[in-house]
Amino acid sequence: MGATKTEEFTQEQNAVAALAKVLGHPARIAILQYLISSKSCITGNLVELLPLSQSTISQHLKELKSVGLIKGTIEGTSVCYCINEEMWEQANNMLNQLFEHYRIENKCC
Amino acid sequence: MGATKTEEFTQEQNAVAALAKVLGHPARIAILQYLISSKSCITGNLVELLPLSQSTISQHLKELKSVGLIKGTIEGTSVCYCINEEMWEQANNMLNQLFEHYRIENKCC
DNA sequence: ATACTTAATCGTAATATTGCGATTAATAAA
DNA sequence: TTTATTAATCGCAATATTACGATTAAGTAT
Repeated sequence: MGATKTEEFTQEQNAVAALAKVLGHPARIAILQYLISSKSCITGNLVELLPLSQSTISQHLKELKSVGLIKGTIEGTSVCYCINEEMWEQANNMLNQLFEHYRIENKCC
Repeated sequence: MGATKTEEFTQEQNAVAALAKVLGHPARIAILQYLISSKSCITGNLVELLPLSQSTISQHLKELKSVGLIKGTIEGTSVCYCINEEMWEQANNMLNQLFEHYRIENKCC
């Protein structure tokens, strides 16, 4: 036991959950906020910005990339990361869809 | 080590991450969707609906309650769960704030 | 009081995540 | 070619999560 029973849920449920899971760490939120606020793109800036080691930050970037929220372009010896616009919008929509389905008709207890 | 370095990040970053983390499991998405769609509130219905044991479902409900997304009212021998409107709205806002801060001015790579 | 529900909690096993240092791979500079 | 620089990956340890069965607690019915 111990592993999520992914196959028992719908694709949509798994997709939203996978997205939210990646957002579920403060370092990854911080990375996204930095990517949003900085005009140009980033790489090892994050190592100076965040209180985490280079390898740990690299892993977080990998996870953000795995769900498509960011993309990295090789630029010489460093990598330029940025928000992936398409997925960013799609992620926003997926979450909004979840939230907007609740409307106050459903009064209860 | 293995524990998230919560104290190194801002309250906002931790709050968004904590919320997203709870949304990061398909069973919890399924529970929320069911709570949204059903007019009346639930309890052991979930045991029949989800492919998980009673104790596991109880744990998931506990996590949803821990961030305030749902609330449970004792109703005799069973518990009536429902969406917590205030937190629901707040959660939606928190996530939207993250997403909406990105606007296409920031062209890069 | 006794038996029956219902849901929370406990204990435990399996697996996943977080984080780090060390190593590797690849480009750039000397 | 050698030496830096940069970022990914490997290997490991600590901790967290997921899931289950068994037990507990608390209310309902008999």
